Amino acid sequence: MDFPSTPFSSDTASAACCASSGASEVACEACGLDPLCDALDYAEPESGLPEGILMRRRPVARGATLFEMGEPFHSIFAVKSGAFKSVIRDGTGASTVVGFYLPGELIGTEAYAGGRYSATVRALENSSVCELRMDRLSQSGRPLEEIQHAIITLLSQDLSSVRALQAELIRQSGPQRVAAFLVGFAHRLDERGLGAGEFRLPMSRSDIASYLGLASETVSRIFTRFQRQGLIRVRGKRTCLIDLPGLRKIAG
Amino acid sequence: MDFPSTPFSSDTASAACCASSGASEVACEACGLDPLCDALDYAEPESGLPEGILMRRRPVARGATLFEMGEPFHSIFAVKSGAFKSVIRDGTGASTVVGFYLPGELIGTEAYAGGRYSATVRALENSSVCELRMDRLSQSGRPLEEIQHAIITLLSQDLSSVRALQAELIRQSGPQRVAAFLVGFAHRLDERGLGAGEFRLPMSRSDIASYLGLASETVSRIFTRFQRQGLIRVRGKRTCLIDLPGLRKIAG
DNA sequence: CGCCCAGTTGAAACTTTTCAACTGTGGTGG
DNA sequence: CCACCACAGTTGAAAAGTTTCAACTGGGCG
Repeated sequence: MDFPSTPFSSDTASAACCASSGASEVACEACGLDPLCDALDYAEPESGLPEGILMRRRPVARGATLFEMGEPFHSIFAVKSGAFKSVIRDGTGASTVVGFYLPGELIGTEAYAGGRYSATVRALENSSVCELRMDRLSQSGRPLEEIQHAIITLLSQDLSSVRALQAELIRQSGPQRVAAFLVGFAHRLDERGLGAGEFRLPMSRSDIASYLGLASETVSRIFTRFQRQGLIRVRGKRTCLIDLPGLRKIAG
Repeated sequence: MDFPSTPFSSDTASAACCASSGASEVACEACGLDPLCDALDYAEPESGLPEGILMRRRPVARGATLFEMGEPFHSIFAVKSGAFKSVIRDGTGASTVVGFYLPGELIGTEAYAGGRYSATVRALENSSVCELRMDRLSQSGRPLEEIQHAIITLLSQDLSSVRALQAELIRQSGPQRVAAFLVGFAHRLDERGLGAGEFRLPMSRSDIASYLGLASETVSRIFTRFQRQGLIRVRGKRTCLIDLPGLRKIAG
């Protein structure tokens, strides 16, 4: 190893880390829910918005579920701080991770039409969310047009990012998927102003493996290999992307 | 082979086939665009709807593109008859198939937010579409609220189906993917009332392979194996699912 | 301090890809 | 109408990548 000063020594880690447990919040302006919050005047007391339509900064303990798969749809959530995973359980009882949510991102949008949540969403660490009760939106007294337009924009964005992701992941090799996952993770943090150089991966290797459709051993091996190649530095859940261009090249 | 009477002999095929080139149209009531067409009175002359907002049954020749990747968003399309594929081209110039569209399904929904189409969509056979010009919708004289609600429903449905698909495909083996593809294809035809027992796969093996993230040789081998196992019967592009439960079991 | 479980590592089995040759089909022109 | 061509599709064999099973390591938590 030829990294003279490691940023991972435990006494400096907390200072260097930008997404540590429960620490950093996304700014409202960078949050996906902002267009809607804006239309609802952020539920400030003077806005005259009825109680319970927009609930901000609700804390969610590590391991707690936001909702269960199959439960009737009632709210869209935005992650304010922390992280969540979305898990489905198939007919045989096996569960797979279908997504992760980081600060600023929206949870539950795909349930709008079906009327039921299609996955169980669980907090990976102590987190907080803003909750918009869709079933009470008509009581808001606000013109529906603006709200609906905002929702259309949100859904459409989600749709296009999911489409892109699907296309990327399915046809790539293990190392490509892991590289794309890391680069994407860093990018998503960066996009919301949460610093991308070094971060904590709040999910387990098995969660990553399940999400990427690989065996957890394979993910582990790829992490090790990337580290040997000087592309990343890893210490437990703390991860630092050393050679972002290199990773991007692998991700394709 | 022990199939005494093959339904594939060329003289009976056209009678048996339910999705042959340019033949069968989806009924409006079974089409994904119907809620919107309904809100716009199907652009009937007496509806007073300005010209060019909703154009119905526009023919599209085999190989013609509906729109190119990157082009500004202007319309949502619904397939009336035929079939389309959606293709993206990455930085290196390699192109991959990211989706197929069958009668009754919507094309272009994910471009709404970004303002640009995210893929090139091309007709796989002589087809026809209905086109809804989103950029002229405000001239329709109709209340936006109803239209927006219909769009939200469409987007949300799309989102949930794409999510489900992504989860399925990525973590499955080759045979599982192909089985799921076949079952899904039959299901989509059936859903729109287009008969599912026997059909024409309008896309090439390479298109299927690209879509499923496999080599075309692998797809070919799997088709052959399924046929040997008595799960399907194949003659060129004509395909018949013999043992649907068996395929479903493989698809997981 | 030690247990427990996530994470890592190794070796063998299996799946998929790759490269290459070959076949069959549909379309075109003689 | 038939022969020929081009290309999609199929098949084979070797190489590469991934999973599986099993053993081992190390860090976090009681």
